Formats: sequence, C-alpha cells, structure tokens
Amino acid sequence: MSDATLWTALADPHRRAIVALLLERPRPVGEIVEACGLSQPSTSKHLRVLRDAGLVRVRQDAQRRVYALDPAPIAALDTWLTPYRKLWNESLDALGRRLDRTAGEPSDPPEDPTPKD
Amino acid sequence: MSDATLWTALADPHRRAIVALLLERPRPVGEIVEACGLSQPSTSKHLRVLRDAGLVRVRQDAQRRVYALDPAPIAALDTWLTPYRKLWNESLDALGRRLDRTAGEPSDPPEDPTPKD
DNA sequence: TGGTTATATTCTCGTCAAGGCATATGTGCC
DNA sequence: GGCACATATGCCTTGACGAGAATATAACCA
Repeated sequence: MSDATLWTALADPHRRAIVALLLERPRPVGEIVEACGLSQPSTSKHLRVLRDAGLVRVRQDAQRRVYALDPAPIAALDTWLTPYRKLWNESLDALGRRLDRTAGEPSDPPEDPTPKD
Repeated sequence: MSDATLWTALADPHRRAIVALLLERPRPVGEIVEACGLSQPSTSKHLRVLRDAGLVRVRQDAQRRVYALDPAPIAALDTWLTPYRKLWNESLDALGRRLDRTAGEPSDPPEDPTPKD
C-alpha cells in the first residue's frame, strides 16, 4: 500500500526478476519457482511481498495460482520519477548546449557524467 | 554501481527524502541534517550510499560539502520502467475502449482481462 | 473418504543495514 | 602550530529481511 512497500518490494533483485518474468506473461507459481531458481517457499514469500505491494494479482485456476503483473503501482513509481526526469532532460539539454558552444573551443571539461555500471 | 546499488539506495525513505530535498537545490550537509531530522553521522552515511549509487555529487566549498543531485541514475530507473509503462498505457487504453464501448450499449459479454496460460 | 498436487505459512538461523555515540579527517582562522 | 567548525568513519547494538526445512491449507481425483 504505502510507498515504502512498493520500494522495498522492488528493492530485492529476485522480486524484480519475478516482476520481469510476469511482464512477459502471467505465470503459475511453479513456473516462477523454476525460472528464478529459488525454493518454492522462498518464491511464495516473495510473491506475498509483491502482492502486498499491489504489484501482482492472483487468479486461481484449479490448484494453481496464476500470478499476473498489475502495472498500477508502477505508474505511481513513474509519477514519483517525473520531476527527476524533468531535471534529467534539462541537464541533457544543458550538456547539448555546452557541446554546441564548445564545438570548436579547447576546454571546459571538468564534469564527467559517468552514468552507470 | 550495479543496479542493485541504485535500488537499495532509493529503497530507504530517508534517502528518498534527501533526494527530494536535493531536487529543489543543492545543499550542504548541515542543511540536510536539519531538514531530515537525523543525526549528522546517520545523514552522512546515507549520503555515502547515495554517492556510491551515483545519485549525488559533492562539491567542496571551504569546510562545507555541498551535495547535488545527479539525475543520470534516475534515468536508468526510467529505462527500467519503460516496458512497464508501456503495459500500463495498454491497460489504460483497454479500459478506455471498454468504457467507450459499454457507454451506451447493453453489453459485450464477459471480457475478463485475466488472460490465461 | 483418502491421497496427490500446488501453494502458503511458520519457525529458526544467519546476515545485513540503520541509528547512536565517539572519534578521525580535513579545512579555515588566529 | 593550535583551535574551531564541518563532515566522515568505526564500533556496537538492535531490528528487519532472506533462505531453508517442516508443516499447514486448499483443490482436484479416484
């Protein structure tokens, strides 16, 4: 429910992997267990966390429980992201302008925006 | 600076608060300490995590250290989000179409959006 | 009804992160 | 050099989280 739940749910790599699996298509628990290589109880617990965060829904199909992604909370994440995205675009913009300006000039490179891994 | 670092950095509410503070403007540590009500060492440790995740940069200003947001990793988050956002838009779309269709019509039998395997 | 399959929950243990306190490092000032 | 200020780091305790094993629950089948 709370924001915290969403973030902590997605903080775990296994859970992000599960979410990515469910992005392709809904899957029963057994398939998820097999795909992510965890024990069944562990997987079930991770699914519980995701469920509590509202990230997945369950549909019962005989003895199986088919989990599907619910993109709504992810939209909340997107909303959270918005102001930062704006800042990011601005800085890209500024970088572009600077590159433009210094296209033929010798210096002004004190900032290296080394992005990620 | 793996993906994991970024997620775990943002998983903590205090750190998200700090990031939000820095979204407004760069700030020295003292100001952050005061704003988020944590002890100075705790704040400093959170800042370290954010720094390791590449989310903030430091500029030294005499004895002060002014922290500023670096939006680049957040852009990575945005990239991660993309396929989910797509899914979200699709489901909004489908909902819209359904509402359109059933706006005045009698029915359009059980179209349950839960797909199956 | 009993058995089998699929999934969830409980318990326990090890690990890890957060916060507080004390202290180290670094910078400016006299 | 010595002192004051701003910030970082180390140590320690506590609490949360993840993994595994055993067990409980639920649905199907004979």
